[in-house]
Amino acid sequence: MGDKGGTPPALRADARRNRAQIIDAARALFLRVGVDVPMEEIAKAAGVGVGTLYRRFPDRAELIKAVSLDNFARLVELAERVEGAEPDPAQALTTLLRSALELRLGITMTALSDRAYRAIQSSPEIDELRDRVMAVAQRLLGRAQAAGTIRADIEIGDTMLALVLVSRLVPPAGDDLAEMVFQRLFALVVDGLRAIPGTPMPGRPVTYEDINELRRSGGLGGFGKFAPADPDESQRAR
Amino acid sequence: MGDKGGTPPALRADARRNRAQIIDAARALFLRVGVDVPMEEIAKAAGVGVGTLYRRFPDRAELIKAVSLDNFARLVELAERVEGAEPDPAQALTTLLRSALELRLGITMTALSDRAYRAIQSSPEIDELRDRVMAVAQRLLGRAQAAGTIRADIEIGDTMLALVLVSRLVPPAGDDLAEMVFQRLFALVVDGLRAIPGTPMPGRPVTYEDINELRRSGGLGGFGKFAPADPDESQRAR
Amino acid sequence: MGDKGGTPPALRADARRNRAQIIDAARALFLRVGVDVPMEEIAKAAGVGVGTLYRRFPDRAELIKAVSLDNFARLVELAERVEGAEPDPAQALTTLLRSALELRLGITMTALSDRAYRAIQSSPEIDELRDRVMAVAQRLLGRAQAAGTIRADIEIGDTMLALVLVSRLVPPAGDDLAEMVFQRLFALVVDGLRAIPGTPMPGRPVTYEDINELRRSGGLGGFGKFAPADPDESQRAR
Amino acid sequence: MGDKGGTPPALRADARRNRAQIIDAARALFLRVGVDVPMEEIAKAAGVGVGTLYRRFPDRAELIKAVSLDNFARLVELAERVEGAEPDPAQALTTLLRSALELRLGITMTALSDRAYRAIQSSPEIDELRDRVMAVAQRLLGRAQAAGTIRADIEIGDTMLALVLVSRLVPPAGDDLAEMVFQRLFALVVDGLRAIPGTPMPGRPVTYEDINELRRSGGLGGFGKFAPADPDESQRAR
DNA sequence: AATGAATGAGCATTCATTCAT
DNA sequence: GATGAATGAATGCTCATTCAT
Repeated sequence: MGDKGGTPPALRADARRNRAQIIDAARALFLRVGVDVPMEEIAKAAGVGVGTLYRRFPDRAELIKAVSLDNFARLVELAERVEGAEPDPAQALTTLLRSALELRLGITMTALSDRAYRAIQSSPEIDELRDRVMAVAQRLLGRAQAAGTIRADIEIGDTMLALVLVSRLVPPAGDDLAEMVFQRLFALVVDGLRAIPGTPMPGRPVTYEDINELRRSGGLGGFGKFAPADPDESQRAR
Repeated sequence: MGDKGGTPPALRADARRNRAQIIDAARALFLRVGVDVPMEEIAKAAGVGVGTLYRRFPDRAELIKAVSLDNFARLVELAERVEGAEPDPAQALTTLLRSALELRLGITMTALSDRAYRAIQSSPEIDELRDRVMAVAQRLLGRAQAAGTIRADIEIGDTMLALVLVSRLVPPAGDDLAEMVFQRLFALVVDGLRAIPGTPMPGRPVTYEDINELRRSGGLGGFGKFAPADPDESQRAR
Repeated sequence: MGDKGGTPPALRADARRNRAQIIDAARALFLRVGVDVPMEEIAKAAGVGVGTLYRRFPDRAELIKAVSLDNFARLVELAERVEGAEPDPAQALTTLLRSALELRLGITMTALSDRAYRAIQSSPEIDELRDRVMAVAQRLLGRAQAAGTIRADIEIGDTMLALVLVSRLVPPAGDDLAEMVFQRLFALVVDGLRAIPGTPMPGRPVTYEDINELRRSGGLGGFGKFAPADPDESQRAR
Repeated sequence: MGDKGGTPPALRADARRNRAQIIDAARALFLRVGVDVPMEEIAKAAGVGVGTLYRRFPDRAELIKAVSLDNFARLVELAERVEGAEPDPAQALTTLLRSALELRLGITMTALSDRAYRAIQSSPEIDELRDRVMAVAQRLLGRAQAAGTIRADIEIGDTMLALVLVSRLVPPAGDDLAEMVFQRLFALVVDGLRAIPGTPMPGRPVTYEDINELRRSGGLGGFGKFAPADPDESQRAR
């Protein structure tokens, strides 16, 4: 067989197609219904049987990972394209943030539910892609701060969390009022990022590393509900 | 005694105690685990049997309503107290927002899940309390705008949604890093509200009425997942 | 105290009133809803709390027994009155049967459900009253047969079962069509009893003793559903 | 192959087998225990898990419908066979009635419980089969009346209700006394149908349409308990 | 490899019965 | 003695996951 030993054993054409359809269906349904949407519903939306879904993704966590990976890949592509195209760093950052939201990736579910959070933990591939996106964002932020167009007392962690916040408001396509509301909130938060001089911020700038720390301690996992995690929570994880 | 009518025929002392314990347990678990926590878990946390829980609240929706009502009552109390105590309107508004969050009411779940949203719909008592809170906030906002300390191009709907956003970040007590992050994000959003001159905002100021409209059209219900509402969603409602 | 040692310790006036109200409510609801109607519903209909109901009747079986006893007492009264008043035996029997049905006692639930059946078993008081009703019926039947106005090839057991059958059709007051249908079926069955010469009947006349035998073997218990009792059924009895 | 359309997409062999087993088990248990038997018990009797049962029949009502449909199909087969084979109409009618009972279909639960009644309502397939059975019965009745072997003052509705009555007595196989009792009662009712001249019947002949009317108004639904229908009963329907 | 059937554990809810007030 | 609260077992139904076809 043409299998060159690689981890993913090179899918047959139809299998690859199925895989893609499943991911698309899952992304849409995760977004529309939630990460808890019945597997069968995802399978149906993808036009396959559950069996097929499970053959490709052994359990829900794997599916969530796959969707996330795909999402982050799109973000990487976006980030690098924006950085290359827009010379003004504040403008580039803003565009990056807005475009990231408009991709409707639920950026990228980490913030959305315990379940998604736990599923995504410990995926080096995802970590790698996220790092790449963050690197771009960090560069843009630094340049904008140097240029004096973004407030100096924040770090990329603050920025990113602001983004996660606003991501909750991304409306489904077609609702005009909700769309306007979203755009306004986005603008408002961007104004917060730009505020110079802003109100002196409490604490110290939040770094990417802080975010990872938060993630590790469960401090981010609970956004999907209200708030995170107590120890025995893990039992619920299945 | 103080019973000025009597549809709910005045609970026995122990029953009232249980009722309160259930609401407390539910509030905590809704916050920590989500509105979907198993009823049994709530009962256990309240130290009663499921039967007792169900006697008091015929179904989950009723329990959600009761918790919300209680939450809003606290908010009313807070709002009116703050308004009476702090003469500077911008300061009063900020304090109100921050304190509302620190009450950890999940302000107040409307934004959190379809289920909560649907449960709360059509509760005139809740509507009434919410209106009172909004009235205070609106007054404070207006005065602050008149005083030039809050940007003029927003309305109470914008403010409220900003609050809903940040409410997602309220951390469980005791996590210092998460607490700091939350405080910073709060400050950042407040700076957005204060930004004068801010970036010109798209659309038009979002009123309380707009929010109600959004709510009605399902445009707010879905924040708990990623995004709201397609027609057949309602089937899922039970 | 004034308790003369008798088994029923002489209830206080209000207690006696409660007892009567409960029995009335239970009779009505057993008839309208079924013997499985929630105890709480019975209590409410009787205007008492469940506690009171249970104090008077330790469990559902006792309540069923009490209702049955009351019903049979009414039947005894009826039977003896009719026998005394109507000289023509066939006419008297017919009147007895029809009146028994029109009392809407569900004559008297034995035939109605496993549960009722089991509850009533082994109640000597009920047995005694039933015996008295049967004695009257038997006398009337015998005289009518002697007079040649009821077919000779049946016995009181046949008659009684025919009655049980028709009792299923007793409609709620006020439904004219159902009432007519019931009266016709009753007439039809009476014509069957009168048929002379009828089709030769299979088997032999069914006596009261046969009925008791059937009851004992469970052969009557199942009328409430379709058919009776297999051994392990008893587990369901509670 | 024989699939001339395909809404039910042709079950796999094992699934078809399971489906049949479930229907058989349900028919038996509905008959023996009642339509309220725990679903789990049905599943166990069918040798499958509850899940399987529910996959095939989304809820109890669907299962009841399926059993009824199957039952009526058997009745149609019986009716048409009897009509074709027996030239004497009164004899044919009698045979049809007796055989229908001996099929032990609980003919066919409509008369048995509110729940069954409600489940069956609005099933055009069932209606159609029932109509076919009734058509045969009506023809036979008409011919027998023309031949003077069945009384002239009744209609098919009367006949059918008489049958429903007797159906309550169908005993479980193997109980000789109960079997004899049943046969006698059947004979007695048949004699009632044949009574010429019978006692003048009250009201007017009851047609099939009357029966449907009764059914519609709930006047038949309640036979399973004692008596039907008050308005708020419907709440109990679930 | 795809499919869809089967399984069973999980959770909501009801209600008989017991018990504190 | 009356009341209505508390309990928990029973049952309907859903859905993740496994497995036969």
